[in-house]
Amino acid sequence: IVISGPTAVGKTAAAIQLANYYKTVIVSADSRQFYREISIGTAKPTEEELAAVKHYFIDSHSITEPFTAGDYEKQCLELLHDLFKIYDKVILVGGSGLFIRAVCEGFDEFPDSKPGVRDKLNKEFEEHGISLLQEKLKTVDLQYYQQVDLNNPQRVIRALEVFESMGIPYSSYRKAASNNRPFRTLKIGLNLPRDVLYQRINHRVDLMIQDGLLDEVKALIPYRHLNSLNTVGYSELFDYFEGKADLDTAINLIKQNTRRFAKRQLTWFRKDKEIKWVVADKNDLVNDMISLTS
RNA sequence: GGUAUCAUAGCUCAGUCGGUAGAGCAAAGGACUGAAAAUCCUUGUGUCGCUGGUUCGAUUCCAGCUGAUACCA
Repeated sequence: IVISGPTAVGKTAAAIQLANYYKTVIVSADSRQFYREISIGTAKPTEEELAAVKHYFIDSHSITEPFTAGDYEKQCLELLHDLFKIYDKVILVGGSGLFIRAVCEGFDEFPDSKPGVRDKLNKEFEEHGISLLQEKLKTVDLQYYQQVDLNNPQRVIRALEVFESMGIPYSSYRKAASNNRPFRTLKIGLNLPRDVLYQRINHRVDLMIQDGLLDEVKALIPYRHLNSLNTVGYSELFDYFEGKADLDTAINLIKQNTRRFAKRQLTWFRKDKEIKWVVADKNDLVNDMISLTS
């Protein structure tokens, strides 16, 4: 059972209710909550919630170890393999469309890229801009060149990274093959009217500040360059601690960036026609979810 | 109370020598196969304060009103 939806919609609580009903466990499909060093800003389940239902992929990794969506796919499938020996149903909750896709449909097989290649490409990008990389991609992988968003450095760099690691074009790995999974998935999407959702986001950011987000971020300043900390709620406060913005501005920016994030999540999930949508603040939400999943 | 300036998009403002208007930000929509809470693309939403006057035509010129700001009393 997959539970998805935008941030702050109430996925955590809903998942716990459903897990209790089915006497099963929860696997997180969140791209940040598995980092043990960041908790307040990622709105992890509380200690009580974690005690009530066994959660996986919470606090399971460190911000200092690289961990990609592909790694997540592999580790999560292994975990599910074991869990399905014990449980009939398992609940996968998260706001990351890519991570949920990684588990439900999977990625094509890509080779591990050579260390250092991406750093080299990032440096080239900084020094020469995107056009050089675009030209490189054109000569090396015309097919993907015609498909990609050429203005998006991350996409272009990834394709070049794969090519330069293996000498084989990125596009030749992209089969969009449907991977067979040894389980069936039922997808539930939680949603709320936009203005209600935005109010909840704003309110939750205030609560995070009350709960000590500032201290959490302050302690992470030495690690601020890590990709895992390029995260809403952290970047803005790093800027505050560096004196680039005052606290009020930083907090308002966190709210704004969180709202934009929620919007992007909705764009992703709306495309997935398997998702059955449920209004997240109904009293009998559990019953709705049960009737959709039993 | 008097004088001056201002009033245009959700916000900050530009502009029209009279032919019903456009930037930034905000917002909305979208893309996305190992950075994904990342990254990238697209889109102007308007009684031009109100009421009259001049004019073929007024957001633009004129008058009055309302409001804001500054200065003088």
